[in-house]
Amino acid sequence: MKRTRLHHKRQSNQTLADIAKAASVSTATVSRFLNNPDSVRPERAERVRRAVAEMGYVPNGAARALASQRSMTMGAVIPTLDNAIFATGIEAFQRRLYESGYTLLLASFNFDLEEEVRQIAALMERRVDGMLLIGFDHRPEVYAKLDAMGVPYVCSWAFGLDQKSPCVGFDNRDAMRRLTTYLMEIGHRRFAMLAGETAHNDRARDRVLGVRDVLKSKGLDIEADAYRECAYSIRAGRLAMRALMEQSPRPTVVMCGNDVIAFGALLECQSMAIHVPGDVSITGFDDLPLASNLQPALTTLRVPATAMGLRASDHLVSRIAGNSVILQEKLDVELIIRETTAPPGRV
Amino acid sequence: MKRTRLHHKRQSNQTLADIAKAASVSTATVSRFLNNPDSVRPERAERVRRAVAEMGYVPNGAARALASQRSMTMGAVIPTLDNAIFATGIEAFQRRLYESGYTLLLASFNFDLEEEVRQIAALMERRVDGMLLIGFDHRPEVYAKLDAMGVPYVCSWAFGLDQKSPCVGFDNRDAMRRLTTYLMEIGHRRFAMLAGETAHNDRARDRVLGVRDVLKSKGLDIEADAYRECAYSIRAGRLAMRALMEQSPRPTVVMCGNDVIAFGALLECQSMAIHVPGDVSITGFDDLPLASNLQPALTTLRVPATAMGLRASDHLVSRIAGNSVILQEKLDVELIIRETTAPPGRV
DNA sequence: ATAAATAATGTAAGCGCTTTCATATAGCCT
DNA sequence: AGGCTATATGAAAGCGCTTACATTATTTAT
Repeated sequence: MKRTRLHHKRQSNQTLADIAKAASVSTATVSRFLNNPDSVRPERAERVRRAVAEMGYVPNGAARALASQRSMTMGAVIPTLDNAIFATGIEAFQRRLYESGYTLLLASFNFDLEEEVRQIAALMERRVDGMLLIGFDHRPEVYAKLDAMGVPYVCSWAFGLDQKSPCVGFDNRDAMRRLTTYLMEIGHRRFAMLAGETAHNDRARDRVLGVRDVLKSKGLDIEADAYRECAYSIRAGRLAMRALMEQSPRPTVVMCGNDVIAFGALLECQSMAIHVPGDVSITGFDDLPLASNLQPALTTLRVPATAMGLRASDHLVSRIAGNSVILQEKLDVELIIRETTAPPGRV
Repeated sequence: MKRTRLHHKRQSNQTLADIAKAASVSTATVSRFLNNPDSVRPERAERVRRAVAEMGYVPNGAARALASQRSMTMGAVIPTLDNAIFATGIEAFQRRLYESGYTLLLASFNFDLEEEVRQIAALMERRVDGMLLIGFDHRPEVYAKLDAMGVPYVCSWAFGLDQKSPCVGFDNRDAMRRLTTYLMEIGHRRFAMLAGETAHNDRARDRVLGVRDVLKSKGLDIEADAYRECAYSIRAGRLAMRALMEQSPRPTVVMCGNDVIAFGALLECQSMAIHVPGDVSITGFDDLPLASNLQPALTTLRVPATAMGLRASDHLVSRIAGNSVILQEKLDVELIIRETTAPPGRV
């Protein structure tokens, strides 16, 4: 490996003025051509077009942003990219932003809300035109700053009419209610839950609430030692599942905070020789690609990650353009019943 | 859902001049305080600090970038975020960038090199100070433009001393050589491969070459119908594996282009009642979290995704700072032997 | 103390665009 | 053709910072 001092010279780039001179027009005309080609007459437009092409002109976004007061960038601040479902959502968000002429500024905060405050501050300095957040749980100063700076934002991955924030998401609580209802209908009564960590995470919390809503309506609940929280990782899921299954009586169904935890739970059952769904049913949340491929295939809730990314982009772009938008947009979560759930006690 | 026209007023934000006036100093002093606090005397620094805090001042990055000719943003253009290994690398890249004061501009191009050209162009307009690319396969105009604009870039996920581009990556070919060597040592002779799509993808190509290097050195090769390319998805892996195993004679080992394909292959074996590794051995590439958790656990190559993200960030930041850097940095790939490989013919 | 050297500060000129406003040109109607 | 309107164009003023340079304040050395 060679070690070299590479003097990287920031080339003396072409500017608008250079193009203007080369095309014998004013800078205003070049600017107009670039932003709205039809507003300049064909003959001169052609001159400008050629000058731009020949000189390899690349507009300076900083100058543009400063003069126009719009950076044409959009920020997204997410917990982590290591969770495939966020990655999928962001992927779609970015793609759609690009189609609208925007570029994505991305930051993650690893579920640490203080870190999120800092990451958001960094994006605000870069003068993003809009911001995508995950969920509603954010430090008050986040909302304060966003409002003070007049940066439009939208919360995703969650939905709540009681929330004052614009959002494009789904109802975590209701989704879990539906899944729980289904489980009760097929006969389950002894529920356990391997929830995601609920501190500073409204999505995880809502999922737990959804389960409890239904159970309580039937006079049931999740027993204290049948409730565990764990990180969204296979390993955490395995460990928690093991601890859970070493108790007795065992639950007849274990509802997991997401598919990754459920995957871990399923693996642990296999290594403990616990039959799924014969001995215990397992459910997930997200419907990652692996869910349908597991053996047995995972019963779960399909989160509209891609649709959410697209809609969130449209929402922000529309608002910036001054168009009317649905301020609280709800997307559907689909209940996907597969093979990890069955009536209890069956073999 | 209520539909509302939300007039988002870009607040009249505080400027440097406002702070300067409030603190009774010049704008130059405020600027210095912000960029290098020690260069202004304590007593006035304090005045400025207070004004900034009280007035909730947020510097305007566009103005800053224009005046200083540095945007403090770094671009990354990747094939897709849907592949967990890229997500992991980008996660680390962003974290380290942030620590160095940079913000990440992210774009993906879905393995379409023309799309990559466009995405890169968009980032260049935003005047990123540096750029992270994946692999060496890029349209010539990408390199041309990058050089013309003097934007430092670094290719990751690959390494080659024969390449002229700066890189921080690992040697895909050599990694596969080692894995293949191991497989030959335990007795395999009939190799099959489920490669990633090699068109416009030097990493996928190098992996295939690595396998062939070793086989050819022993007078062997992958038979034409024992070689298939597929997308990096579970489903594609399953389909390809099925087609492969319906032939005879069956290979004794199937080397996959990455863990996701291998996962698909493994699942397909399970549904075809083919025993792994008894009937056939399977290998992956990446060592995703699921690799170690599969049943049987997957033999694979551990890609240093996080380390690569961190090092790539350091590389770019150093170069921009004018420091000397290792222009071609090679990271190690670890051979992880688990349970999906065994000598052939054993049960 | 005083001069010389050093450090801190202010002044003002940009950075490369967009956009208002005034002016020039083209298109239209009679 | 001539006048009127609609449309293109150019000149120039910023957008909010950084930074070279000139100036002033503070140290340090003598």
